[in-house]
Amino acid sequence: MIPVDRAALGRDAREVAPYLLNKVVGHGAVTGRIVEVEAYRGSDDPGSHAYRGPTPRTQVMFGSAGFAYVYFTYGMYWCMNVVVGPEGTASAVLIRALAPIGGIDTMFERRPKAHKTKDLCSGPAKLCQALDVDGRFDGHDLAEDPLLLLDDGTPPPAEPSVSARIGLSRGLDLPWRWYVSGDPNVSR
DNA sequence: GGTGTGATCGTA
DNA sequence: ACGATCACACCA
Repeated sequence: MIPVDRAALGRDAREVAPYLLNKVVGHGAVTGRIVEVEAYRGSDDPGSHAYRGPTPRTQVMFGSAGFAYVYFTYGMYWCMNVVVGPEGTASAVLIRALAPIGGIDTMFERRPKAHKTKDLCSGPAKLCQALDVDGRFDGHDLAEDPLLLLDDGTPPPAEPSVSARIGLSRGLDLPWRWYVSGDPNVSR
């Protein structure tokens, strides 16, 4: 298990997003495999938080690839992105679902409303609860403990499923969501 | 199985 | 005012 190659993360978000399928996210011993992602770009993507230029909230998106952009939404939830692309393009990949691997008992403690394993990480805010990811990791280098983006040698799926992104009011025409076909942990 | 709605508050 | 969401109620 090694950190995901930083140079690979520096490519366009539409390449990096499907590349991140089957990579591993870990917070300490609590880990899961990425099974669903969405690509976001900056100035040309009306669905992106960065569309209208940098703000205090989005400043880490305008920084280097390989860092976490963690944002607060709907007054109660956190969601986690990997900053990708050439520096300054404000691109990111939203991690939308994980297949739980390690620390599943801890995930159930953090998500008491989950009844089955597939309820633990089948959504961007759910997986942040399960992994105890919140605003303290905004701007965190994902090659450093305790929150890591790892490559265990599993390749991305040869033919991931593709769809429009979820939960947006703008940018709905862009097919920038990728997921592992048939995985029970994929959201909704 | 599917659809509709309330919660809750930082951001712009 | 609205949101890169979730959980639960309700209907089928």
